Amino acid sequence: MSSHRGGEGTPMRSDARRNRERLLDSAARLFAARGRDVQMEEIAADANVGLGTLYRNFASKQDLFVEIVRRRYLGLIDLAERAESIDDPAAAFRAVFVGYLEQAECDSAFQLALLGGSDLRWEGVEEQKALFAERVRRIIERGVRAGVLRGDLTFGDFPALVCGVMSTMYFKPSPTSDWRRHLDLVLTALETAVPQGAER
Amino acid sequence: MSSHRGGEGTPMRSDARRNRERLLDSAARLFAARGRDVQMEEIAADANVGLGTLYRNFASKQDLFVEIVRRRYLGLIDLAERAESIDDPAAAFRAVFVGYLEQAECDSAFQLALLGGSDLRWEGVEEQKALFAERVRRIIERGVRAGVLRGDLTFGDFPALVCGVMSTMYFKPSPTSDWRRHLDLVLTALETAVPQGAER
DNA sequence: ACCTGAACACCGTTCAAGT
DNA sequence: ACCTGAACACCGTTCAAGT
Repeated sequence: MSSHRGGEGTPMRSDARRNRERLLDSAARLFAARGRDVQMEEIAADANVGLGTLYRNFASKQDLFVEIVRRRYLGLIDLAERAESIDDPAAAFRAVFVGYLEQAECDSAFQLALLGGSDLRWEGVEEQKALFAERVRRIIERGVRAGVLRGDLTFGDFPALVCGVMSTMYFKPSPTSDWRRHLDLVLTALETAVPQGAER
Repeated sequence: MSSHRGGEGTPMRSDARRNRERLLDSAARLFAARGRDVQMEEIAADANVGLGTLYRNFASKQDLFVEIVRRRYLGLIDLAERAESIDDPAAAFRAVFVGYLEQAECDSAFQLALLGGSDLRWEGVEEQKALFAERVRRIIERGVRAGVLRGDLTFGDFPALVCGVMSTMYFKPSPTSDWRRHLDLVLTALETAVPQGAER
């Protein structure tokens, strides 16, 4: 949507591009560390640009947030690709599930975005989400066929399950690995044959 | 802490008490419906008092939040008591787990508080939390002894598990019952004997 | 074309003045 | 004692003026 993304149209002046990159780096770092209540002015100052430049690149704080999430999704797509190449179907599933959580571990902004606690709109991330979903869907279907995941598990369950475990890491006073215990419990459920008589 | 709680000291003037009650009712209703971004002025207006009265009763928006959560915990303690009186150990556990989630279902403020997304401090709710925890601990221990819950499950796991499922209901555009599917998956894990070779 | 920062708007919180 | 609402502070966002 924004004229800054992609290569279409007149290319940006090189100083403008540098400014944009610096803004994204500063914002990603500050949001990751302190969550959404970092001030726009602080981000601009950290990137050594004026407030107006920040707002020309990103129409609102929300939009800046979305762009950071979109970038992080590129990492998730990579992760899903690597997981898909693992031969053992159970290990492939674990790799994408655990890897997702590990990528979120140091980034409260990303956690917040995924938990949906902000009024984050997802326009602009749809494409990345779809690419990620496609790969994870194949991994889950393979696991189900191989009998290592419960028979009624679908990709539709994946986001909720990941968010569920992620809620354990969200904004703890100090980072812990409590979430790995939670993960262990949830994985047990997924790797268990569904009890007979389970409703659809 | 506040001179308003408990019966200690000079009792409040009856109009003052009425005002406090109305404020709590208005705030609970508005927060439940629209989450944390309801304005303090709107709450005061809804309760038919001035903004100053709101701030004399609750030193900050945060404190108002905490008091609402404290009240809701009274409902949870009731729930845990009723669940404890159920003879079947598996049914008792399900009752408290599902009941907790159902109480949270219509109240985004409560969900937010429990997910820890606010900088909510828990002073003032400790007592209620302890009463609730005591009962749930007994229910879980009974379930483990009876062999209907996985052998290494403890009360320490309970908050994370409930929050995990709750993350599925948090601030969806429209309320759904997607979370019941998530619940089903998690319950499967809890009611499964822990696989041999599980690390502590 | 792109940049800057002063100015505006909104909302949490305070406090001087009322009864 | 308790109440009120105007005033203040803070931060997201805009825009007139610069280069």
